[in-house]
Amino acid sequence: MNPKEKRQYEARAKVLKALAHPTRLWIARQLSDGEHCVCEFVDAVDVDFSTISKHLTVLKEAGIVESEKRGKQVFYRLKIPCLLKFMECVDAVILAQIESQSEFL
Amino acid sequence: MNPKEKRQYEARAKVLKALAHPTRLWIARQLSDGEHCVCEFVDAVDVDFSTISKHLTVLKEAGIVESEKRGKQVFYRLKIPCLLKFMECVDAVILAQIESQSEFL
DNA sequence: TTCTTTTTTGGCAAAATAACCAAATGTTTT
DNA sequence: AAAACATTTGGTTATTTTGCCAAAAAAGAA
Repeated sequence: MNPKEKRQYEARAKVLKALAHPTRLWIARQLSDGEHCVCEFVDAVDVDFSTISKHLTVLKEAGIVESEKRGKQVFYRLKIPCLLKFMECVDAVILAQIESQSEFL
Repeated sequence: MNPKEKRQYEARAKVLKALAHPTRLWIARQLSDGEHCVCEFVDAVDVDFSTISKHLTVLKEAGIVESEKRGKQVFYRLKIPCLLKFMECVDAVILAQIESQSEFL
């Protein structure tokens, strides 16, 4: 792994890390149906609003979402159209894992 | 987020977490070209062999790779055919991020 | 202006992760 | 059987991540 390759994989890992959290992945999934304001996530998930805000910052810094303030609310939008396909791959891993485990029955 | 949904997103996050590390992602990418033995990774990456081994364990427990011992060597194979597509999505995020940054020039 | 609402920021403690070294395991070679 | 090789496991330490609380910011309403 040469230095350029290394930087490349570090950048990729950063994006994946941003999505590698249950709450953040859920948020991203919600956004794939269209924009939402922060308050909607706070209502739906049982964590402190400051925690939601920090998760959104992580997603934003990774380039996964973008935000826009309108009035007192902040709305977030997904920047990546490939998220659903992306998640299908993740689900395929989980399904394969379950299947290979049940082979032992 | 109900309990079932929560477990689902936790499972997905676990898979993503496994891939969200430069070295592990690189290993997975190498395996998409076919199986490799641990020693090949040890030679190519500048970290302790025990570190490589632990990374491989993480990938295995997440259901991303499988291993087979032949002689004194252990060979790893990718269990997911969608990895390359998956990485294309990650690269699209990075590219979009770079583009939106250069808008400010 | 003051109060209220919505979101972000700063600080802190607990938990998880990563990398190293040393030791153990399993396999082939001598 | 002993030595050599390839990999995993255990233990330790440093770093990162997570989530809460309190406080700050920004906007609108009273």
